[in-house]
Amino acid sequence: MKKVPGSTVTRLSVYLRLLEELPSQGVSTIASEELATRAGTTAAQVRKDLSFFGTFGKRGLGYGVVPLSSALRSILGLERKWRVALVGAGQLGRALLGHAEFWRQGFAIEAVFDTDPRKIGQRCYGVRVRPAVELEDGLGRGYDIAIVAVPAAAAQEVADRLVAAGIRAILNFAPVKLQLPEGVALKSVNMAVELESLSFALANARVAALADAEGKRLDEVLASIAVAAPPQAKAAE
Amino acid sequence: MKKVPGSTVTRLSVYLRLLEELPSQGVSTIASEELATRAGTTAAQVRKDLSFFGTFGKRGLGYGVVPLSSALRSILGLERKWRVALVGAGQLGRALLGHAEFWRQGFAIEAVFDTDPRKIGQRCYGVRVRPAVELEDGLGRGYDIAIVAVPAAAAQEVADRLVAAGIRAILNFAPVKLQLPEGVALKSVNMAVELESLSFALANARVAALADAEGKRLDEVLASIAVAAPPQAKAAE
DNA sequence: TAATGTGAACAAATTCACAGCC
DNA sequence: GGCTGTGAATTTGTTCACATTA
Repeated sequence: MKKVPGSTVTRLSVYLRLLEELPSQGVSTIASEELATRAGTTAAQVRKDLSFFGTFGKRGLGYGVVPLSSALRSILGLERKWRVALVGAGQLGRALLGHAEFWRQGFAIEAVFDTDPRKIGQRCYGVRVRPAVELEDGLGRGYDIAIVAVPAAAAQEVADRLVAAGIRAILNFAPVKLQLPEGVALKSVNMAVELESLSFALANARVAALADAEGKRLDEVLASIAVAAPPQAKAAE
Repeated sequence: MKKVPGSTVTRLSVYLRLLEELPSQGVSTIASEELATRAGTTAAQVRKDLSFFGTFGKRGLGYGVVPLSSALRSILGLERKWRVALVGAGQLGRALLGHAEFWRQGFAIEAVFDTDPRKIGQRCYGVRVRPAVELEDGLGRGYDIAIVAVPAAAAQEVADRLVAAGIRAILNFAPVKLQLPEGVALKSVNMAVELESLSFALANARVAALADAEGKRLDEVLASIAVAAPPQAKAAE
């Protein structure tokens, strides 16, 4: 089997989410073209993505919504329930815990840890917050996925302890690059990075407009901006 | 100028975050190799990423931490302050509002909107929650970036209104593919998708182990799983 | 006949490797 | 001597185009 691109896996999630809306609308069959439009990609991409895993369609007809949904759930490993531990019961952690949407697919947060004495013992959405010192005992190899929602400074230590406790996949919200051993899956959500990408896009749109107005080539303008940093800025520290 | 890959922009953010830790540690110069290690990439990648925007290093020496930081801030458009509007003051919205980390770089949430009468008028971290009907008036072309933190069903309508109100960049947390006109930048954070990627990784690790144990080829095992969906599942709807 | 599944063509991104410079 | 900057080679991912089949 060819290696499956990460972007394909991401798109499969999107397809599944879209497919699950269809039965209630009375749609029982869908063509790659239609699915692609809804997912913001191309028909060829949809077919290629699926072809990594088998053949699910009927030529001349399209895909059966229900069978394809089942297949995608199977491929994505959503047929079993994954037990999830949350570390960090701050604003963000609690928001995740309460966000029912995320758990519809068989993810269940069944343990919450924090270091803050004021939070320990409290219940959040039915789950008791436990002291972080109990982390290793509390997980006891029964958990696969952990969500790290602690401050940046604490994230690496937490991750190390999670791995030691048998966790094999981490969803990291702390703005640091976690160092993990082979075989532990990692996904990161870094909102600062996303915002900065938007900032880049906006700044460049301005630059592009500027270049347009002045009749310069974009690269010249951009180059001048890139160099606009103080040349002897060392003194500025 | 060659087109800059989106992944390069993302990495520039990461480099900047890393560079900003260094001065306090007394580090004033860094080689691409070292920066790469910290960022989880390769030295060549670091150099290539930077080379899109100019030349910032000294051969034989590396990069000056402070000048490179300045250059990256300039490239990413972080020298000016961006005014940000938040739509949706639910759990997640409030968590974002309170998460000081995100705003260190010149992003300021200065307007918050919601439809829930109980939330309207309340103050969240110093910002008054305004009714969503005031969205168009309230923004009045003074805002560049909006954060969409509303339920999936409301997201597209909110996005349309934001665009009409002059917003040119959207950070979307709702699990839908927003349809936006050309020229409006979009970044999405979809936690369900990230979790499902982890699920896929875990499920495949199991499959790989299984294949190993049974002496089969991975593709055979995977294929059998992909096909494991009910063949005549149409009746199951 | 309409739409899939897929090799082949293409495009994009990453890595290599080395000339050039501090 | 050590490390950058970059074209060229390679790898990875996407799109095309068409034979195939329900």
